[in-house]
This record gives sequence, C-alpha cells and structure tokens, in this order.
Amino acid sequence: MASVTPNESVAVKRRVPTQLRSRERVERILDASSRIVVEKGVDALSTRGVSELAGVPVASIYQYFADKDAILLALVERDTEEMDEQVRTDLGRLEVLSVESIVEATVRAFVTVYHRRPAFVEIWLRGRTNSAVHDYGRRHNERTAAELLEFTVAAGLARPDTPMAAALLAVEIGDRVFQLAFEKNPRGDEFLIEEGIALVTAYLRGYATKAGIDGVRP
Amino acid sequence: MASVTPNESVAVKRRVPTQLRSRERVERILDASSRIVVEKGVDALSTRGVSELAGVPVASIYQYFADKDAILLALVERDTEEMDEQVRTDLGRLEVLSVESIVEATVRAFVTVYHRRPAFVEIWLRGRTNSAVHDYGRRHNERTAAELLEFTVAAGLARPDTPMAAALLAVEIGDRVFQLAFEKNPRGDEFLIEEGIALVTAYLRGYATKAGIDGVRP
Amino acid sequence: MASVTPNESVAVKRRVPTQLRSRERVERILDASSRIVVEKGVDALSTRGVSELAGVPVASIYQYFADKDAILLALVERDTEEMDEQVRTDLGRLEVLSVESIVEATVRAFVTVYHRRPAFVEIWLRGRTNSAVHDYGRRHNERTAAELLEFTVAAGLARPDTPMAAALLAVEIGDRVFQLAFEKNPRGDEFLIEEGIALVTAYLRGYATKAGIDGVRP
Amino acid sequence: MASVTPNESVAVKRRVPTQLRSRERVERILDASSRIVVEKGVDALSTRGVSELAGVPVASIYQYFADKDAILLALVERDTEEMDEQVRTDLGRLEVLSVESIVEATVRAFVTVYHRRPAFVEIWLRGRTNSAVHDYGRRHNERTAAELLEFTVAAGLARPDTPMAAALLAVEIGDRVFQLAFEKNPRGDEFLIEEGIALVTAYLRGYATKAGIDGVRP
DNA sequence: AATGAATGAGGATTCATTCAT
DNA sequence: TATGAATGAATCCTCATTCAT
Repeated sequence: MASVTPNESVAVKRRVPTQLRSRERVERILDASSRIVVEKGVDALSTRGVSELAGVPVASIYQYFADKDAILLALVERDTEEMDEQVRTDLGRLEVLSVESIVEATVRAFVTVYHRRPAFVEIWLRGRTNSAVHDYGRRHNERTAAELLEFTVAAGLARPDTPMAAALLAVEIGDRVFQLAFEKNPRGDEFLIEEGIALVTAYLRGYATKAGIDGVRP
Repeated sequence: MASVTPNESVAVKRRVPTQLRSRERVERILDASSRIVVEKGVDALSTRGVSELAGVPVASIYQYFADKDAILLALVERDTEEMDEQVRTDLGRLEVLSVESIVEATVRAFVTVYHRRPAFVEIWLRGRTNSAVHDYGRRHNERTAAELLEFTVAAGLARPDTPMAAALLAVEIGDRVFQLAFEKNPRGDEFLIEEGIALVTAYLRGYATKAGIDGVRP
Repeated sequence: MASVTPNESVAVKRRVPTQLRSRERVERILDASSRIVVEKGVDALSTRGVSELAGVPVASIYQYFADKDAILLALVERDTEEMDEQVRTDLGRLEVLSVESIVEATVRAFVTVYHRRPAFVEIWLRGRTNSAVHDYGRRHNERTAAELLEFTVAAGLARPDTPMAAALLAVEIGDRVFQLAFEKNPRGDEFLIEEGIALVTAYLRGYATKAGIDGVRP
Repeated sequence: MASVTPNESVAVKRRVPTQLRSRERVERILDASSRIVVEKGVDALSTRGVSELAGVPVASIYQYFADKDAILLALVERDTEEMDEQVRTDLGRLEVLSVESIVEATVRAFVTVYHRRPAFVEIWLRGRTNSAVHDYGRRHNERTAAELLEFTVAAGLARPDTPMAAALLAVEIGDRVFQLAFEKNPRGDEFLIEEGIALVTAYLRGYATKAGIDGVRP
C-alpha cells in the first residue's frame, strides 16, 4: 500500500505476504462454513465439508481453529460485532429517545444485519443447539440487555429499579420474534416485526419513566 | 424348562395378542428415548442407545418406527396430546373468561405438563433443531393459535378481524418465555413466567373486545 | 457332525449357519491381526489394517470387538490358554517331580507354544507396551506364579513359607529369558534357554525342601 | 524499540555464540521430552508437545534432531552416560572385588541413577517398544556385558572361557529385575532388588574363579 | 413379526515432517 | 540458522439403516 518499488512488488509474488495468505484462508474457511450453515443447517457443518468447499485441507483448518466449535464461534463473533456496531450507530442517530424509538431502532438494526448476513440468521436464529453458539448467544443477549438497561436508565428513560430480568426478557422476546419472522421469510415477515416492536414496547413501558414514554432529545 | 406340554407352549405364544405386545414395546421404546433425551439431550438419541435401554433389538425398532425422527415425533405427540388435554380441562374450569384469564390458564396448563414431563421440556424447549420436531412444533403452535383464536372470537372476547398472525405471535412468544424460564431452572423461573403472562396479555388486549378485557361468565 | 439329513444339509447352504459365519470372521480378524503384529509389531496394529487384511469392513470389526485393545486381548487369550494347557499337560507327564524338572518342563512347554504361535512371541514378548496386554501379562504371570507355588508347596517340594514375590520373580525372570532368547532367533536361542533354566532353578533351590532338590515320584 | 544503536543491535545478535544457543536449546528440548515421557509415557511424546513445553518451534526441533526417534535416543544417551559413569565410580571404590561385590555395586549404581532420573526409568524400563530405544538398550546391554566380562576376567575373577552370552544374560536378567522392581514402586521394590542381586550372583558363580568367589583386594 | 448381522459413510482430531522464506 | 505455515495420511470409532433368515 505504501511506497513499493517495482522490484519489491515482484518479490511479493514469491513471498506472498504470509500473513495476508493466512487471513485470506481464514476468510475462505469462514465463508465456506457460512454457506454450509445457511444451506444445510448448523448440524451439517463438518470439517470435511468445510475443507472441500473452502479448498483447504482439513488439517489446515486446525491451524486456524482449535476445533469445530471454534469455527462456529468465529462466525458468530464476526457477525455479532457487526450487529452491535449497527445498533450503536443507529441508536446514535436517533432524534428522539424513548422506549419506543429505542426498541424500534434496535430491532431495525438487527434486521439490517440479518439481511446482510444470511448465515447469521441460520446460526443465530436456528443453530443454537450447538452449545458453544448457544452459550455465546445467551451471553450476548445478557450483555445487550445490560447495556440497553444501563443506557436507558442513564438517559432517564427507564426506572432505576427496573429488574435486569425484565430487560433480558425483552431482548429474548425480541430474539424470538426474529426467529419467527425469519422462519419462512428470509427477508423477515414485516407484520411480525412490527408487532414484535409493539409488543416489546408495550411490555417495557411498564418500566419506563414519563420521559421514556413521551420521549426526549438526546 | 419346567413341565410344559407342547400345546400350552404353543398356546402361550398365541396368548399374548400381538398388538398388545407391540403397544407395550412401543411404550418401552418411547420411555427409553424419553430418558435419554432428558438425560443427555436430543442429539444424544441414538438407535443403539434406545435399543439397549429399552431392551429391544435395534432392528426391531424399525418395526414400529420408520426412522429415528419418527421416534422423536412420537415422543412429542404423546406429550403434546397430554398438553392439549390439560389446556382444554383448565380452560373449561375457568369461572371468568377474559383475555387475561385465558392466557394465564393456558400458560399454567403448560407449566403443569412441563413439570410432569421433563422429557417434553428437553425436546420441546431445547431440541427443536431436529427438523422433524421443529416442524411439528411449528404446526402445533399454529393449531393452538387457531383454536384459541376461534374460541375467543366465538366467545366474543376477541375481535373477529384479529389476524391469525397475531394469535400465532402470542403463542410463539409464550413458547419463548417458556424456553427462557426453563433454561436454567427445571421448575421454570416464576418471575419470567409471570412477566410472560403479563406481556402476552398486554399484547393481546390490542385485539380484544370490551368483554375480552372486562371478562364474562362462560 | 451329528445326524444330519440331506435336506437339512442343503438348507444349510442357504442359511449359512450364522453363528458359524461369525466365528469364521472372528478368526479371520484375529488371524489378520496376528499377522500384522508379527510382521510390524503391536503398535502397527490398526483397525484399518486389520480390516483390509481380513477382508472385513472396519465397522464389522466392532461387531465382534469392543475396541482395538479387545482384539489384542483376544489374541493373547487365545494363545495364553493354549500355553497354560501345554504346561499342565507337560507337568502331568513328569516322572520325577523336583524344582529342576518342573522349571524345565514349564520352560519347555512355553517354548513349544512359542514355536507354534509366532504372533504370541510378538505380542507377549515384545508388545507389552500396550497397557491392556501389559496388564493381562502381569496378571497371567501372577496367576502362573501362584499356581506353581501352590502346586510345589502341596507336593512338598517348596517350603511353605516361600514368599509369593519369589515365585513371581522366578516367573518374570523366565519371561525375560524368553524375551532375550527370542529376540533375534525366532526359534529361541538354545543356550540362553538352557542357562535360563539353570538360573531359575538355582534361584528357586533357595526355597526348596530336600524333596524339592532330590526329586520325588508324583 | 528502546534506544539501541544499530551497532549494538547487531552486536547483540552476534554476542551469544550460536553454538551455545544451540546447546541450550537442545537441552531444553531434551528436558521437555524428559518431562513428557515421565508424566505421560513414551507414546505420548509428540513433536508438538515437546515444542510447546520447550518453547521451541516445532520446525526448529528438526534443526537439532533428525526425527522423533533421535530425541528419544539422545535422551537415553544422556542418562546412559551418567549411568555408566556411576557404575565406574562405584566399582572403583570397592574395597573387595568379588562376583558378589561387583554385582551388588553395579545394581546399586543403577538404582542410584534411577532414583535421580525418573525419565530414565520410564524410557529404559517401560518405553522399549520404540525400536530406536529398544535397539540402543540392547546394544548398551551388550557393551555393559562385554566391559564387565573383560574387567572381571582381567581381574582374575571370572574364568577366561566364560561365554559372552552368559555375561549378557546376567545383564539382561538384571535389567528385568529392575523392570519388575520399578513396575509399581517408583523407588524400586527392595525385596526384588535384593533377590535379583542374589539371583544374578548365584548364576555368575558358575563362571567364577576361586578368587571371584572369595574376593580379592583391588 | 422379529432380529442378528452387516456395513457404507462419515465423524473429529492428531501427527511427523517438509518447505518457502 | 530459524520458523510459520502447510498438509497427506492416519487414527479410532459411531451411526442409521438394511437384509437375509
């Protein structure tokens, strides 16, 4: 990228910046895994299958991943990060902060990422039997709930005594709405998503302050 | 080995009506499967394992079940029937019919059966990766939603134009509340169950008639 | 073998007495294993190798043997039994009972079987790293020592207070003499065998009664 | 990263004499291998395991050792040398030279080293399936036997016509006594060791001169 | 109807070694 | 000299299902 003399450039062809090669291969493994998961489900993910689809020897997979679960986990992490980022961004853009606007923005952020990452839908919404993924999902939901709770309490939207379990329930319910909405429709059933927003909002209003219900400027 | 006349010997063979023997063996297979599922999870269900625990040769299992999924399905059906029966009974006993009382009674009926049938919890709430179970679950939820909708509309509690999807969403949300509530606590987390009832009730009120909100005598 | 009518005989062809087929296959598996062990050593024994050589699918091996160790063990047991039988027979034929004649007869019985079973030499004398075989060997040596001790004490050849550990040491030493004698020479180095007999006899004389040294009629 | 002049940087690289670095790394590799062998047995020795424990890249191991067997061999050589040294020293200190005193001193020297080097016990007494180790062991026993024979004949303790095979047998028997004595007891079973000394001594007396039996001043 | 026996296909993971840099 | 990366070949074992009897 920086100043590279032609000579070096030629050299590069022979040296094939090892680290780049690695990263590339990891990506190929993840992409292959992703495709398999999307097309056949989490249970159908096998090292051999990944190896064939990625064009990478089985043994080499173990150079980058400790075991099969690690692949799944990496897949989830990759998308999860993007997801969190999207939520943060979208929440940051809100012009009015209220329980409703926050729920809606969050849900929409999720939907955006689900659209962009079909594998995520498969793993996240359907593949959580795998205990690694399951645990990760549970922990992520807990983290999400905690962050949202903290955020809304700090912003004066949620009552300070709101139980963590309520926040978690809301997140989990949202999760299930997604599961349902993406069940048959890969784009997500719009009616269900809207109802889900309404449902969660209605539930959380029970823990909202007046500001949380009326809305405030950020 | 003892003194048995040939005739008796033959008679004995005929004595036990084949169909009865079959039914008994099917039960043993289901019971064994049930135990395995409860103790080790759906993925650990194997024909060999069932065979050993049930004391029935592997090959014989295929006399009664087309394949492994069929066992799981039969297991679910058995419990599901009991579940529906419980719901019907409990709803029949209600002294006041309202969205709230119906939701509560239904949820409580489910909890009752979950307590009685730990295998059901395992399969129903955790084992739905298996696509046979998953599909059955989805279909059962649809049936349940349809029946509840029909019932409440007929009773004048729900608005006639209530979309089927709303009823289904309510049922599915309830489902997830159970998943969550039984996640760590085998008796079901009471807070979550109560919040779930509140949550679903709040949501369904949006589709209720005045009677549905105020309550009526059955 | 017993009275078989021609008709039955024909039937046999179609039914291929299942049990016979099984036994035959087990033998083939054991023979194949035996060959591999003899030719390449215990560590080279692999399920795949056995499968190929025996012409039996890998999966089928597991029908007869719980795991790889079980094969080795079966191999050892098969030969071990023969070994014990040979010792018993040869001891029974002795015209004079003395420490010397017993040691000699026992050693010679072992040599006889080693000659007949080359695989046994490999497993027994070289392959005892495998812990299953090792343990079996250790236990067998203990049993052998105990039996010989009991026998000689009962016959008034060994002093009643002879410690078990001495008998075991003698057996183990004999074992090592065999290891050494068969190390390079597949027929067993005669000098070493003779010296071994002398050596063990000399050692055991320390625990012998007068009769044990002079010899008695059985 | 800190203030280092180019010259120093180069100097540092040169400062540590490559050969020293090598020797140090070889030691670390051997120490790591030793630990693995002691703790998990010879079969558990893997290049990766050694690499991790020694903090030396797998590939680098191949700079110092041709292959895995070479590591084992080096390990054995290292301890073997110490063993021989100990024997030489202890024999040199004897005040009376006789078959008995020599056997005893030799055995005790071995025991001393076994106590000091648990890895040696593991490899030498248990790990001789590995053919490299096995062969080395055999050769070492032969060398030991030859040296002892030469020494005792020269000292007039053993008859000049004593066959080499007898000396070797004695050494091998001693070897097995050790195997047996250290089998369960990591300190070596004292009864077995004593009996072993008696046993070997008794055997070798058959080849001793009068001086060898009565003893002489060195 | 019942079943012992058989098996193809596939599972994850490990390992010693090589090679390009 | 040193090494990160790569991999072919093997490892043992499990499983759902079929079929001859």
